[in-house]
Amino acid sequence: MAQLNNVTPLFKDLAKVEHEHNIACKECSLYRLCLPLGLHSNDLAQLDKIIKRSQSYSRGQALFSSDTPFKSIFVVRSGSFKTTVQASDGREQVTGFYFPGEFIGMDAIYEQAYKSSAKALESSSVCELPFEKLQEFGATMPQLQVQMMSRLSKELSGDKTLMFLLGKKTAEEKLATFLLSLSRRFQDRGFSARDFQLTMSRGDIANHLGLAVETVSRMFTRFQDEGLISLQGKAISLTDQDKLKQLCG
Amino acid sequence: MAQLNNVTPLFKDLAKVEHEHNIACKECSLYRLCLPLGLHSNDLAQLDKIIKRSQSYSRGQALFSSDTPFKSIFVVRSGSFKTTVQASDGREQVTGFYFPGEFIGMDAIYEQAYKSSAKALESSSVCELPFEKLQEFGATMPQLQVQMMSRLSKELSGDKTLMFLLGKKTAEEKLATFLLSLSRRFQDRGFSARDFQLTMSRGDIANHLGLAVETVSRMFTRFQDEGLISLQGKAISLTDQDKLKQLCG
DNA sequence: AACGCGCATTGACCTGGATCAATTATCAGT
DNA sequence: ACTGATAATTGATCCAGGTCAATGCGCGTT
Repeated sequence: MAQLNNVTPLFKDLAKVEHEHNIACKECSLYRLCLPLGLHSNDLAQLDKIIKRSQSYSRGQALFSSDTPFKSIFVVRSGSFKTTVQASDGREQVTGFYFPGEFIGMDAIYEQAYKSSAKALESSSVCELPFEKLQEFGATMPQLQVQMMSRLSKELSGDKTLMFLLGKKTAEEKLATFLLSLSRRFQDRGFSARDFQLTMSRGDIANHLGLAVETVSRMFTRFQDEGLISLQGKAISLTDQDKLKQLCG
Repeated sequence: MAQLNNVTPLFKDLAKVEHEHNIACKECSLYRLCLPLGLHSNDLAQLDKIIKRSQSYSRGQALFSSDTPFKSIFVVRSGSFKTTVQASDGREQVTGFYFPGEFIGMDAIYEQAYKSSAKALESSSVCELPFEKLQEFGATMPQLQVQMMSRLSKELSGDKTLMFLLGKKTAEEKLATFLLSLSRRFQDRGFSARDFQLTMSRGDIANHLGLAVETVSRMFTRFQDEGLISLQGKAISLTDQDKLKQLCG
């Protein structure tokens, strides 16, 4: 696991990465964040063969929805996605945002059916992992199973944190927490923790945090007035991360 | 998997089950709901050996908390538990209630540390599964890994549903949904879907649903006035399940 | 450059559920 | 059976954040 200490810039050239659809796992800039971490190189080569590296999805396009038959889980390769669950009356909840190296669709394993849907927030691409094959491989690659469980557990843990946020935090705390969560994830991917793009709409943010769009908008202007952030359109800059951290509770 | 079709009463004698701490998995009344489902009998025998069948926990006693070193995941054997996450300022969120056959502690796998804590709601007992051993066994029992992933995924899926509840539902919808969720789980365990005990306090319910105790109390009295439920203390009876279902949204 | 459209902001007002406060049950321990 | 502590109910009031409405902005299209 020496790679973990060997932190290098992940995206020397984002545009280049976006077009290298058929790059092998071991050459992939996301390797450090991704499923194959810890696999032996011959196992990795096998895994490589079953991964379908998809063409890109454009803004708003669905990766899957609740009526898509379950076959695969996905890893974001470039861009970003949102997942939602919806009730029969049309209400929907944005359950998460997903960035490169993050997994989508793991909640479908149990029922062997997607009960949520996933949409691209911008021009994005994914690696598709056929679940049945993944299961087969698991029998001979215990390390792969460990990685999968670890991923599942990580998401579970994140969901508990979100439940706390939804159930107990104020609008101010929710938004501060959200911004710092994005920041941390961008940083993990070799981007700036301070300046980044909000690829999702205000509406998506509000929905995800259990707030109204207007509240998010007002809170953004307040954070700006107080010098915590600077915002133009979708570009945000966290100008006072320490104070933001204090607001999280 | 013929067992799935062979539904028999699970708890002929609850008191008896509670005291049979060392009953083997294949004799256990929870077998149908539990991890070993689908394992070959010699694998099962092996698994049996590593399971620690604990003495019982009394009301309020902690199964683990965030400072307990992570070693095991747990399956409820009898009774019930709640799990909570808490912030440094003392606020806490009840993230779930757990009944016989349900797993506790899976969100700790990723960080190899419990970030939540679990407390018994009544006199209860668990089966303790040492995680390291479970990993070892996984290498030779792919079916066990499948079961584990399936469990993790199930909880993930439930969490998404809860996020919707917390983010989008009204107090009325929250409570109706909660009661029916309990009802369904009791039914799965061979108990009445109509009459059961609320082993958790009103405070726990309120906290879990992102409400104030007073709101839960008022809603309970309203549901009673409208003839949807009948409540005395912790004993509840869902007298109009259909109408409750309509209230869920 | 003018148009159209969805997204975002801002203001005014309203309300579901929180908070505060006061009883009243429940129940565990002696 | 008594008793103190804790949990639950009920009522009165308040407010964070939702809803409604109007306007403004950015951006892709022709």
